[in-house]
Amino acid sequence: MKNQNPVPKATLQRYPVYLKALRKLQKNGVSKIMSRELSSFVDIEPTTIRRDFSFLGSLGKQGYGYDVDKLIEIFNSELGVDFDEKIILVGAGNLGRALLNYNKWDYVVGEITCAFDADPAKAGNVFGIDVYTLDELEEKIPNGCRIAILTISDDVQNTVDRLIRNGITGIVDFTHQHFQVPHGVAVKAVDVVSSIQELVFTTNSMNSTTAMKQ
Amino acid sequence: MKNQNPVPKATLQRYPVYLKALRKLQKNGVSKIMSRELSSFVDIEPTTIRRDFSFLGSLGKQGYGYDVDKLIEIFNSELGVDFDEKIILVGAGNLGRALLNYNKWDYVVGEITCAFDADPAKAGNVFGIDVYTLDELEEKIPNGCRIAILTISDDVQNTVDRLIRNGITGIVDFTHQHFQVPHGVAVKAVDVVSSIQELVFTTNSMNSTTAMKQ
DNA sequence: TTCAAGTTGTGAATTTATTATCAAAAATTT
DNA sequence: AAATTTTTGATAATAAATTCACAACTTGAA
Repeated sequence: MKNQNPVPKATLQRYPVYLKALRKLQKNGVSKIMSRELSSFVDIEPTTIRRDFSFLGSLGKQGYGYDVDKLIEIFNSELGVDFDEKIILVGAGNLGRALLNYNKWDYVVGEITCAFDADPAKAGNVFGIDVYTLDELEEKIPNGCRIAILTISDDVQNTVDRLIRNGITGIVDFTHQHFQVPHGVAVKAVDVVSSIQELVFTTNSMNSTTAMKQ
Repeated sequence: MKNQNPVPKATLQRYPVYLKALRKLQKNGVSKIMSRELSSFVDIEPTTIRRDFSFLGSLGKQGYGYDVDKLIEIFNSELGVDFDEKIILVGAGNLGRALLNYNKWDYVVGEITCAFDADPAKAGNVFGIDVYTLDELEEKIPNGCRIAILTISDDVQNTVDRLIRNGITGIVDFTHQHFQVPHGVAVKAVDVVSSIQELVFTTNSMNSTTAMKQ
């Protein structure tokens, strides 16, 4: 990875969007794409796309465009999105179980390796994945595991602290609750409520600015 | 709503974070909060917090801070996060059902009014919410409904187009698939895969910049 | 081979977002 | 009641992100 100039946060947030779109293009047999074409696809300006890509090297050819396969390969290898990524699920309630069933992730990123739940009654094997009690966390957490998906609703802060003590540095947060993490740990909230709120905020503010323009 | 200066996009994305934290404070009996205190809670600079709040008026008092109840009330009323908000769910598979069960949303935002699924076998009543076949969309979609939660995996683009034709302007997207929407429609991806990717990207890039500093 | 058309990648310009600074105001202490 | 402390809200300064504009290069046609 080019460390000279660190990749901007805003760019980092767009990479998954590109990957998703590129994968769809690949599936449709598209082998080459130009920034302008991709732009209409993902609704991001061509210049922004080109700059975003340029952080990973000179991936395109002038007068030609970008090779879709190559782009996807670069994203996977340079940025460490890999099947090696071990992921655990914490909380095997309704939502947790739905995610376990869902676990193929389009074969894009590593799968959930195992799961934990405070309730011993939830332990066992769900959709082929071992579910342990939370007591067994220290014992059963896979070596080198960095990412945890959090779908619990009780004792959130304590559980988070414990996960971090056991090497977790990234949390996909499905809880509706607020918690704190030390620096160096990244949290990505995947929260229906917040999403709805943000949508409402955005659509309201879109409406009012549109109203002003008229 | 103050329309003079439109609320910045970045601010809009932080409002749900504030709301979540404020609600937790309220639950814990905290009635007053200062920007500095809130800052350590949500990991956003005090100045940023004060600026963000100031778009909604002069909500604080010098030398005192902010009233938690008042803040929450303002967020709810000024920004239209409301129980009146009608939400539909499209796709009643495993994930969709988990969301239906989950549907109380901490009593923070309107609930799912009804759901739709292409498969007639999925129709019926799930956790007290009516599930119709997708054929019945035009007939059964609630009046004034703007927000749809999308948990389908097939025929995504067509379904999205159809939702938009029926007045949907905001989509909470749980699919793993890419689709396009016209301007004026907001999409908020709530995508486990993208979230994991972003986390991996972020943690990787945090590690490499940390390494540089040493 | 040469020319025309088209596209990338990057410095420069612009816009957007964040942070520093401080006057004004509220609360608390003396 | 005056003085001190504290905290907001706004203006100014800085930083980050986006967009413009164009040289450098590629392709395909003449």
